[in-house]
Amino acid sequence: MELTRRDQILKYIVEHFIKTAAPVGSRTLIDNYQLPFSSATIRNEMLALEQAALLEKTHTSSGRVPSSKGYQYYVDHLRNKSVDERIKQQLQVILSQKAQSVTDIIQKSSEILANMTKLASVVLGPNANQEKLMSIQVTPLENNSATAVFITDSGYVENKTFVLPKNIDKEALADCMSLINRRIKGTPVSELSSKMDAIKPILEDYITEHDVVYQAFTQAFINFASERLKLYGKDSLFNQPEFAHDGDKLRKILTLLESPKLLKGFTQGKESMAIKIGESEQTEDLSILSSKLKMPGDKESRIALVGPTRMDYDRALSALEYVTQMLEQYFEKLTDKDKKELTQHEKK
Amino acid sequence: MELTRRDQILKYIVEHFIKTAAPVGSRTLIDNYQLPFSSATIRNEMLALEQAALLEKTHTSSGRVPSSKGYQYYVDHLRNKSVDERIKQQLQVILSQKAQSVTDIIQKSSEILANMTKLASVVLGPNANQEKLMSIQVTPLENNSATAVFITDSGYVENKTFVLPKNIDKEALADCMSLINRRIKGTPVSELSSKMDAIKPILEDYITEHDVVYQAFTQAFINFASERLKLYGKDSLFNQPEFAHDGDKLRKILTLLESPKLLKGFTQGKESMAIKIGESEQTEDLSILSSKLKMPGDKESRIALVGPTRMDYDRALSALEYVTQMLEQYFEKLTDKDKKELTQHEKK
DNA sequence: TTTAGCACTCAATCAATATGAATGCTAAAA
DNA sequence: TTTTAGCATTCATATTGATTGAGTGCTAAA
Repeated sequence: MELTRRDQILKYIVEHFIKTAAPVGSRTLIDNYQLPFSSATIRNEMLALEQAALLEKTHTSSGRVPSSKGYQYYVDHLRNKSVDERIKQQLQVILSQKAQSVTDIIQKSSEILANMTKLASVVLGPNANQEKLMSIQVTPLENNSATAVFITDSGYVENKTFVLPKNIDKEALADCMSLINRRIKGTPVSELSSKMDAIKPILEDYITEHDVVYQAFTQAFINFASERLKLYGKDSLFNQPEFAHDGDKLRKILTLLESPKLLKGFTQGKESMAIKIGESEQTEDLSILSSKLKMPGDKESRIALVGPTRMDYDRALSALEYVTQMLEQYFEKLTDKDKKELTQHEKK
Repeated sequence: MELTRRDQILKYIVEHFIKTAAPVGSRTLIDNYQLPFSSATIRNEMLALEQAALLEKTHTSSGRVPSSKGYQYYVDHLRNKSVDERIKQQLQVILSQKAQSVTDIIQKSSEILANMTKLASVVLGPNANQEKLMSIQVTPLENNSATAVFITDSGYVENKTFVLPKNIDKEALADCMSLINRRIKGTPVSELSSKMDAIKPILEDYITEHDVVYQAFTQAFINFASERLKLYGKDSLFNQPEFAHDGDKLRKILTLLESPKLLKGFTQGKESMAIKIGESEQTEDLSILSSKLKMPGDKESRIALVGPTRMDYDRALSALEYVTQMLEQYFEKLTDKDKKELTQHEKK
């Protein structure tokens, strides 16, 4: 489908601005893209685009800059959809390796995304209510202490070291733990805190100074419930020209990236692809692309790319879409195969 | 002991510069500290100090700024040694809580340090060759995978999730693990990789597709050997005036803080307190104070404070010294008590 | 040894001016 | 009706020169 002249011009402006980070004027456009119109015509179109709030001027006689709405329009209607071959290749390499855990695969993919887009990449683990506790183990250490290790069904590990009550009976401890394990195995992580009521009496039965263990567990469960997110490629943001000279902006974005809660809020969304372009006060000049990712076991996580509003949306979105799509395909095949093996086994 | 006039003047200059971040002139000095000399006298002294390379000028007619050497001299001979009462109090609160693990205590102390000094605080875990492996556990998960959890004697936990070989015999796996456990329990973490030779035949005996497990272990051991360091108060550095407007400097320091290897290098030292003031190219304009910390079980770690060369050395050093000293005292009492209890137990 | 005094330096600030990249608008050409 | 040439206009940016003021170094007198 052919673009209207107006859209074509907007497209050029956005793409040129993304490359140069400098306001784009009518002349520049003609020079760079050999448009078959005069600069005056372009100016007329630009005026119209500005009136439609898709472009902005930094001052009366400056060139135009895309507005948030302009970027949005570009993303929705104008962008190219071409996936960098190198991303395809790199992802292929990752996915062809055998016996990797789901977390490993997601992590490596996220690193590729960060590298190839020069943006920060965020992985939000599955929701706390989607993950179930698989096992609790308490390992006594040498100097009167012990480490409790908690594992979820997706292989996430939380641990807490605490001082053991004096002269504790290690057998009693082990018995107690296997009892607790049987009791709360399979509990969603988000409900663990409330299950402490059920655990307490067991601890009281087996351990004299039970409150130490109780506290350690409570603490671990709180950590469990907090957001699990991983960040990659933070540093590539430093090199974006918009942040290089503006310490304040850099500080803003770093504060955002350091705060799991904020990030979580901005990356959330029901849509399979959520695109936020400089929307709130905290994300001024920032865009967040966040894609849903269906994981094995009916779990869901999100992969997000964070960068300046002036980012290469074409590249970033295409890459993100491609990667999540490929991962979901991979995961589906994985579970299909599992099921088949399972039924084959049953037949025997 | 009385300071010489020259030292006194240097002291004032350093302290004034630390407060204001602006070059200090002879006039300013007189006005702020009611010195019983004329500005000309001060100027003469300043000239001498400059010739001794303790002070610098930013340009011909500017006030003076301490050089690295000047800071060093200040730290060595001139600084006050006063510990902020609030730090004492806060640390007291931490240390009075029962049943906390050593790691928790160090972590919390480090947070206090970062908060009170407005610097970044780094904790380097004990050396890989000081830590010994306590236990390996493999927990099968639901979807054909398993998580291996590795615990050291100081309660550090490493984990690795991998895909289980098909139709693996869980009993065999458990037997195999308990054998491996008996074999390598107590091995220093740094030697684990080389112990893989000893583990391999055991795996081969029990598990058909052993290479998956083998790889997971190897990977975990590599992670084990890498530096374990924790960072606190990164963000307070953003608010330092020297970094606010200079994006480049900010980038530099952040890159340093993101790179464990670099940080490790700069915080190391044989001395119980290592002070590096803007020494290398990578740490230009940065100072690193790093203090040795003896932990229970003959282990050693370091706590370091990182910030701009223009930092409040008095405050930072005093705080760091105080905290490490108190922690070591606390740990000593802890192990003493343990020993006593142990012998009492034996008497019975 | 200290200080008063003075010439000198130089960053920082400000106003005046020039430059040029861009605009909007109008009237003529297509 | 659409496009374009042409022109006045706007405004950030750069340049210049003058002014200010904080600071220095040096010298001669106290």
